[in-house]
Amino acid sequence: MAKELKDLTKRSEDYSKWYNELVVKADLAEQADVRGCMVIKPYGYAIWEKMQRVLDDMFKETGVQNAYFPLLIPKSFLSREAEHVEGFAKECAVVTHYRLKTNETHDGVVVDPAAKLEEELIIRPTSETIIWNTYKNWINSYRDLPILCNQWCNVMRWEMRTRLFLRTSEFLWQEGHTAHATREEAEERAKQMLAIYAKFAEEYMAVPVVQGVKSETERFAGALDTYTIEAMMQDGKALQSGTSHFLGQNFGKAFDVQFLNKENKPEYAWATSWGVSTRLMGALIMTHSDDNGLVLPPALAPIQVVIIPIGKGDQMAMLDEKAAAIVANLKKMGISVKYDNADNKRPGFKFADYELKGVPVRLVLGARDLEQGLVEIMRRDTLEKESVSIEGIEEYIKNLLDDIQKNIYKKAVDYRDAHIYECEDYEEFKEKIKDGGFFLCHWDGTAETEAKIKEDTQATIRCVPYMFEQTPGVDMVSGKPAVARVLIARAY
RNA sequence: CGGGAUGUAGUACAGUUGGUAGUAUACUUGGUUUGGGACCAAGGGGUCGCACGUUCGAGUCGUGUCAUCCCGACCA
Repeated sequence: MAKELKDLTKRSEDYSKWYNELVVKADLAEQADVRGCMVIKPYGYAIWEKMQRVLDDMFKETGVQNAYFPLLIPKSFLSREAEHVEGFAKECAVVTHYRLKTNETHDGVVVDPAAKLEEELIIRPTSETIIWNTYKNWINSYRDLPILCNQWCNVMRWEMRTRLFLRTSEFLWQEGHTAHATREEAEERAKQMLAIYAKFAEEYMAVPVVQGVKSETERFAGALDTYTIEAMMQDGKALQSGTSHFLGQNFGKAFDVQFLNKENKPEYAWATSWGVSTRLMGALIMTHSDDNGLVLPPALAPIQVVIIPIGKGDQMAMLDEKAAAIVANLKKMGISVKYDNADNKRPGFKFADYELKGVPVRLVLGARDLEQGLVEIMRRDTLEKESVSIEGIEEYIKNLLDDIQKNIYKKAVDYRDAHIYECEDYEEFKEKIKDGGFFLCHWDGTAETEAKIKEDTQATIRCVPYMFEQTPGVDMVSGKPAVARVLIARAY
């Protein structure tokens, strides 16, 4: 299978095909029969579950609670906030009827025209509207605030073009929605959640990100400010991996959510929303994978260590026994381990298969090596093999897992930093961006400049980054003065 | 919505001037194997996207239709 994968690994030629093949071959997900939707397979879902668990804990540490709101949103809710409806109207799935009936020839079903809904329902593309409609009932006084809710759910956006994990019609995500008594508190929360996303991306996914603020045209529909983390994929393109929005009082006003403040004066509630989706898995795959398949960071790998025995029939019982001891010890240390002694697959197949699945560490228990008290250990990130003593192997593995986590992060940082350029000249920019990368350029802040760059190069302003020292300069397109540099890249 | 292409086995694809449907892989069974994706043998699986037409005869030709993919547009 991975032989076919290797044929596709001229990544610069067709990175997206390589990516799609990898996702399918590594048994993560597949295209569903329903157009644009995906099936997440058990192995892929295990990664998502682990991400969920970690993120959920991080949210809860900041006081966020989980809740759940309806899938279906009355159409009228969506039109309350003008910009919001404009942003999402084109990609909404609409429920118009509530019943089917058998057709005249009795060999199928048709929509029952008598069951037309008076008001159509929208399958949520995001839940701001229905949640703020609910918050109206929850909020009367400044004492009711803040409300810090998160929900894990699916959403539906009828995208024109889809790609597994990166942009599917239906996807899984978490969406946090908070309500605050003051502007400052809400802005603070929006930034705080972005920082959590960045921490998660870097410490767990080992994906370095650039944090920043979106330009007005790229901003979330209905937001005053959209904060974003942008990651660089191995082909130099940017992937927006998480966003946090400061929504001002837009939704408070649209849904009439007023409270009495300490001065006994009515005031509209301040809002934030923030989310990350299964797209993070796309980021994970596209950041680390190599020509042998996935490379998963130990912190998120469903299987951290795989043990494969090799021996003749009569040696297997002894190998099973040796392995059982190691498995027990590793489990005690909180390391997830799989012992694969299936005899219907040859070792070579297993090696290739677990590499394809990105298992960070592989241990080979060979009867031959074992006579000398040795085992072969391979790390997935570098594919380096080593023979080490079976004594203390558990501690060795633990350290190796930490090392792999650090190493793949460093590798990703190095790659990204080597592909960030400062650029002052538009002609040079147009030429260089063909090869991908992040470009830090001065921007005059106008939508015209932004549009011209997009038209000429397909690249967009990803964000105004926080993390770089900013100095004023001259916009390379218009020649007008510019306050700061922005991050420009082609994006997924 | 504009431009281009493709619909044939689970998947990926051949199929010549029209003559009863093929290859690879996957699957099943048996045997030999097992330190880097095994080999041999046998077997199962198809209303050739759908409809109509031309023809003695259509996977192949014609018309229509549906679906999918790619490039644009669109897209957090």
